[in-house]
Amino acid sequence: MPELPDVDGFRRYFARYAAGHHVAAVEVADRDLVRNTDPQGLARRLVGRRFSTPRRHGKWLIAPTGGPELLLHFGMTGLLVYSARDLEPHRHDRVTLVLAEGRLRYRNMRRLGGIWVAGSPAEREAATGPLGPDALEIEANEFVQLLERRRGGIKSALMDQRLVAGLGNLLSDEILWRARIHPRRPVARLRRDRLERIHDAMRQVLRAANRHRRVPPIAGWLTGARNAQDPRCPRCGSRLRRATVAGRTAAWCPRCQRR
DNA sequence: TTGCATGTTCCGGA
DNA sequence: GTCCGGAACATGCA
Repeated sequence: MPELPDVDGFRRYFARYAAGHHVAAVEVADRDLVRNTDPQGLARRLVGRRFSTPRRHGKWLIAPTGGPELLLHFGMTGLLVYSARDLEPHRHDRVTLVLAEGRLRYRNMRRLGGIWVAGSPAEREAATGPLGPDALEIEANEFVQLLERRRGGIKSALMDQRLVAGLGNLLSDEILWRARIHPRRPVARLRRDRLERIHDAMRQVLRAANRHRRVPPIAGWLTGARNAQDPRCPRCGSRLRRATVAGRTAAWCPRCQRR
């Protein structure tokens, strides 16, 4: 699931159910998903703490407590599930935050991603690795400046979390489709006005996707067309192309997005 | 059984 | 130093 809009949904979900609440206990069903400490260490650092307002940077959810921060990454299949009562856990519930009023579960089928605790910005950066500015926050000028130094293809640049944080495979394709730029287009051959157009498309796509808490697979979106039996461009009706670009399956319209 | 899936990381090579 | 592709990680589904 998770790209930026999904994680932003989790941020709001966390804010609703966990912010302002004290941690009574932490239950770890899969200790491998607690990445930089063990279950005892996680409990020792969190129990008794109270979560304040969470924030998001790229695909990371950061939950401060006044003491250490809890860092969550959702990989490709992670999500949060709250329940007021102690229901039977789902088989993919890896870590449960037991709050005084209910339980917030970190569920993750494929076990990519995980949970970290950080007591300082240095510890946080050790977990997240270098991250560029958040894709929803970055202004056009800075976006253009970052890309102007970049070689290689545009799709690979958009997906690089060190450059801009938050974009994954579906979002990158959606943005490039909306901006009418071929995913393999070398960044060096994109003029400033084209980069600005990509930035604009990025903002529009992210704002709309955030309202859906996902990249919506609906009419008028590439994501709503790319997995059809006979995938067609929602704008011009051309047959969509599929190929591996920057290590992932890209979808684009050969008519709207010329090389 | 095989290929593919919205994540990141690491390695080798250009 | 940059960038890319491929493999690895892990699990389930078509």
